Amino acid sequence: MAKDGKREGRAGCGCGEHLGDDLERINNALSAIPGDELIFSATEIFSALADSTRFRILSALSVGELCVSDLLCATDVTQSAVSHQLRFLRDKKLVRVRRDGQRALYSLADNHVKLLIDVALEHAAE
Amino acid sequence: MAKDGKREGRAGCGCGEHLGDDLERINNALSAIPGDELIFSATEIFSALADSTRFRILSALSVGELCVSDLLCATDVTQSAVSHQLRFLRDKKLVRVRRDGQRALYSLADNHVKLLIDVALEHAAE
DNA sequence: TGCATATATGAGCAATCATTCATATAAGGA
DNA sequence: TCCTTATATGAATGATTGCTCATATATGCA
Repeated sequence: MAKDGKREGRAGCGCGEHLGDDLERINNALSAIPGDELIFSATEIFSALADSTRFRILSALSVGELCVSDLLCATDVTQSAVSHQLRFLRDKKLVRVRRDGQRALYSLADNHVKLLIDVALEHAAE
Repeated sequence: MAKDGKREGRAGCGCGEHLGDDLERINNALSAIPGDELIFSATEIFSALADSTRFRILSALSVGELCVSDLLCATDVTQSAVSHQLRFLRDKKLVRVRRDGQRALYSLADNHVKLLIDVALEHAAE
């Protein structure tokens, strides 16, 4: 089976023995599943938002540019932990940094992040 | 410091010694951070979407109701793994099940999931 | 009842992760 | 140059996680 890209319906997978119009339903569902690279990117951004410390950081940054000390106030962990998470977010290109004297000023690099946060909060509010 | 609910700006946190209008900026950022329960719910749904197996399952279900064997085709792991992940998603109330003979038919329990997937894919497409 | 298909679950394990501690680098002011 | 504030990083660690294997339950059919 091709490890990259889309799968090709029943022909390509080793699943059970249901027949007939199951094939159509399955192919229909499979066509809704993105390719591996897209899945990787999507799950990556969800991972970034799946931790409460990073979620706080990204929520705070959704208002505007902040320095590390500011973000420290937004979390309940050490400065070291905040810096580690900021590096994580930087590596994933979700935040940007610029230097201003002693301060490192962080901001969101992607407007989708704020949108995702809003949708999730709507869900959380039931 | 209050462990639950919102923090109260500089007064409540042990961060550094910046002064003046930093206070306003910080309080502004803090007010954008949801309370702990909301953060928990939000990061929970992001966790669900942060794994490629679960992402495939949820993407496939976004088209319509599917049985476990169908979902097995949508992933590249064993039936056991799919069942475990479905239990995970059931516990988090993101999918529903109903029995139909031997089959267990799963469907999305929340329309926000599809929306989140779409936004993430838009992001992934740069 | 016996057998096949479909799904669920428990145990165990390797891998990943978020954190802290200690320390390093960077920049400004005396 | 020395000191202070601000930020970054490496190592170590406890906790979580996603998987497989083996097995259990459930439903339908002969």
